[in-house]
Amino acid sequence: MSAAQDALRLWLRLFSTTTLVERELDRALKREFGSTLPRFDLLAQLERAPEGLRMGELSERILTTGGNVTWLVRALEADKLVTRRVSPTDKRAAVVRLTAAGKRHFAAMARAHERWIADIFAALPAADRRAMHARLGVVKDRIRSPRTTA
Amino acid sequence: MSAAQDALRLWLRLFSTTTLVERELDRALKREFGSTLPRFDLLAQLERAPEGLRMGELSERILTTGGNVTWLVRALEADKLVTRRVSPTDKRAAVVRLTAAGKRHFAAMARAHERWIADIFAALPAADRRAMHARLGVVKDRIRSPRTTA
DNA sequence: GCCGAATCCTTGATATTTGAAGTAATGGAC
DNA sequence: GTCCATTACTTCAAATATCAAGGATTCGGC
Repeated sequence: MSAAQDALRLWLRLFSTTTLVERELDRALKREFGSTLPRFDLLAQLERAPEGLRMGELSERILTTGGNVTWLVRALEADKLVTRRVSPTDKRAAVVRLTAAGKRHFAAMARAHERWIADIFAALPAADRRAMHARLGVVKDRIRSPRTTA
Repeated sequence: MSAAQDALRLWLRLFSTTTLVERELDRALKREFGSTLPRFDLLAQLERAPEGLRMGELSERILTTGGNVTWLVRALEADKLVTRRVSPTDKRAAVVRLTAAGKRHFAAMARAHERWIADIFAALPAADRRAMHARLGVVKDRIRSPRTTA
């Protein structure tokens, strides 16, 4: 098995495993909370940023395009889970924050979400989880930085 | 750090790393071949099945819904990369195969794809790649089989 | 052979995502 | 201050995805 094929197999498994978990979470969020994974992810970012985040920051953090963030935020705003206001220091920018209802909604989802994840990854011993976390970090850095195709 | 938080961190990294690789591949496929990752994945399945695959089989393998497969196959058919014909043994079923042009197109993409993947995962030593592959297998099996929420 | 349930796909309505193009505001060089 | 390149965001069309409902066919029992 060449290194290239080896890498390919790893990627295929990484991709399929992640997709399976993603679908599972998305379905569970829909079923239990009428939400979705992308919405949850966006709320999770806001939860960690009490001062709020700008659209561009959200877009970077949840790894999606600006157009998509506009769309998502509009939907969450309609549900009264977030507010959007023009930044006082930069009139081009919009600052998004969780509302009180948004915080409550997210907290409830986060508890369930954490349980689901813990349940799935309980399949791995703690040492393996940490090893995998570290190795994925290496791969992630590799993608972020430009490469030379040997 | 509790096991639950530990699992959460692993999942977040798994998700973001996979998403980054996915976007990178999708963009590269677009740029170099005017294709996309979903199309590539579908063609890859057909490549491995000289006898062709039924819509339902494709749907399972690329982890997407039946409606989406109908849509994708129609697009690829319009590009003359695949053919669809009624199964001789089951008139409900449609068998999809690569055309000669489809094989050539896929082969060209596959070479580049393999290079990109090899390049990204070269960041990890071979032993780590194999370890990760094995561990992901454990997680994947866990999702496939129903769990009890402890 | 016939019937009802299950299977295989497609359809149509929506939902989500992307990418490119457009608008408004900022900031640095003059 | 004024101009131009840059930045922040939105918009729109197209691509991709889901879900539920419907049509055709098959299959297992009778």
